[in-house]
Amino acid sequence: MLPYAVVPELPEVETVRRSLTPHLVGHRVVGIRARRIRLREGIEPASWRRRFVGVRVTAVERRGKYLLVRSERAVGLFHLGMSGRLVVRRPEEPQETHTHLVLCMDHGLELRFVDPRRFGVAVALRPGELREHPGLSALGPDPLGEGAGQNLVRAAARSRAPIRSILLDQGVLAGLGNIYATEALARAGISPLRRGRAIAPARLGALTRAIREVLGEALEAGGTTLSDGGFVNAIGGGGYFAVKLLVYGREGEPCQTCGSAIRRRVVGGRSAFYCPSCQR
DNA sequence: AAGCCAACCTGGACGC
DNA sequence: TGCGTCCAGGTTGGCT
Repeated sequence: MLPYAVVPELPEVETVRRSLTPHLVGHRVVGIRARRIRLREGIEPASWRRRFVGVRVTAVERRGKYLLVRSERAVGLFHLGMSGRLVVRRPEEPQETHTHLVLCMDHGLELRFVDPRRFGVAVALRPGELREHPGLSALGPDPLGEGAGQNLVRAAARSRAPIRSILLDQGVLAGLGNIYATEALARAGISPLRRGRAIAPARLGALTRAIREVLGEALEAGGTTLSDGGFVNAIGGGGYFAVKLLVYGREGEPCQTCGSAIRRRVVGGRSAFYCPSCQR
């Protein structure tokens, strides 16, 4: 059961950010096409038009799995959910189904937000509204940045929850999803079922390093897919398929270290995969 | 009060 | 071939 669709986690979102930057920063939005649709946070066509037509994009930023398209007057806040994609296309290219929002840029290309499963977010805010946004304001530190290890140790020390659930808590570390959390635990030799409080700080240090390692590898792989110029798919050939998955989706297969059969358990409503002998 | 779980939604995989 | 059923994921809100 390998992932049949790439669900965007930190490396994928960061790859999208990098790929969009040259197409957006310094350019003006000249038009909006949008349909009113219920996503996790619904798209309001009028608000996108009012806030974004005519503005010049100054930056594309990432916070956890959120993307921010910034200008002086307005901020477009995106979350790709499970199936969301942001792609840059020529106007004559056919629009795929489930395209909910299109930003027409002054250079003639279009930024299209596509999200079949509609777990995503695409809202036009005033810059001042950002700090009130519940999803954004609750985010913990970036796993690749300062304070990640410290925050993980602190959160784990006071939690009886399984470590996999702690890793998926965006308030502890912002940007991990099930696949990279699962793989980082495998690399660190920690069972996803182990309670946070029952893990020694030194092992949490190893876990922090494993998280950085797996995210770094995925990021590097995603980055290489950007160098081909041309028009950018939100998520190219990189992502999960470029990172060697030790356990995710490998129930019943032999562990590459010890040969034991990989197990799958549902933890917090999500599949956790692990080697019962290498991960304790 | 922390932790668990259902709900949201669609398309792909699988079984009959 | 075609239909039905199940399942994946991120996040929130409700329940205990």
